[in-house]
Amino acid sequence: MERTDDSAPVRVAELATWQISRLHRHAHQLLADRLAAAGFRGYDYRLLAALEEDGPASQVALGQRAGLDRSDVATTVDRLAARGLVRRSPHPTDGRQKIVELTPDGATELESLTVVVREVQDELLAPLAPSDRAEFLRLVAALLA
Amino acid sequence: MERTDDSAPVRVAELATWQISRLHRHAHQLLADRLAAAGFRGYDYRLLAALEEDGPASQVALGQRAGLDRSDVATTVDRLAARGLVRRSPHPTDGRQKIVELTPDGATELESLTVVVREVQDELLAPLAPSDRAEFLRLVAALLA
DNA sequence: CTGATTTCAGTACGACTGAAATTT
DNA sequence: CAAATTTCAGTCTTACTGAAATCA
Repeated sequence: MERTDDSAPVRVAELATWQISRLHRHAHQLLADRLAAAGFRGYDYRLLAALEEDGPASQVALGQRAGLDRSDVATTVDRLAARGLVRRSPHPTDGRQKIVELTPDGATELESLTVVVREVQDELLAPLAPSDRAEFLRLVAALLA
Repeated sequence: MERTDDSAPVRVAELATWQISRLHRHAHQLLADRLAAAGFRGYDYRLLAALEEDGPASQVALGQRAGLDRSDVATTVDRLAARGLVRRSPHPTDGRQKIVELTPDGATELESLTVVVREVQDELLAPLAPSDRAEFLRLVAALLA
């Protein structure tokens, strides 16, 4: 019987999927808690950031950029528009589309959220030496490629 | 103004929290899809594996081992007991506790699930060279420490 | 009475689906 | 007609909370 290196019993707690899951929960909670303290949820930040980075867009395009489902874009835009942070206007020529754009208030709000998000990144990666941080991000990117 | 290396605008898509989130979804889907094909969900596998690894336990202890909330242990044990994969019996002396243990059927089922889970691990880490896999797991563990 | 254990009902967020309405 | 866009209502898993019931 051929046995490879990993023939030893694999405990659930040591599985890569499980470790990644724990890391995700850790990272997600750091971020979600800080966003919630500012009155936002994850979808809100993602959408606002996508709008700032790539400018106004239709809701379909926005969803692709922010990683949100078409359906969740609608409700997230609703929520943010009610707070005056984004504006939803009809597309000038295509009556099907609605173009979403950041308002000045939204841009201001996003600025302070960005500070928070960067702090979370630093806090998350703090246990690693600077060289290890880059290495970690490289490996994660490789796994996702 | 002092500027560190990361003074460049940080795109959401490049944030560590976001990359980790994507990696988690990738890993989670690989696992969840395979488990679902076998008729199980994540909670089921975690609970079964915890029972095999550390033996029978009260539901509180089991929850700590499997990373499940007290409340979710109850419903998960219900689900597995209905399929005859675990047995719930009263603690011999402490009337508050219920001891959960793996049945022979449960052990058999877990064996085939374990094969699936190992395949998922391999598939997940496949993009990395063997030395990089160990490095990756080391870095993840460091982040969680 | 206090504390531990289990259980139930309900909430929350993120992610997703199907179908309808509108317009191209 | 088909295809694209938005919107609505609903589902699903994971994770969690509060309160009741039982028992030590």
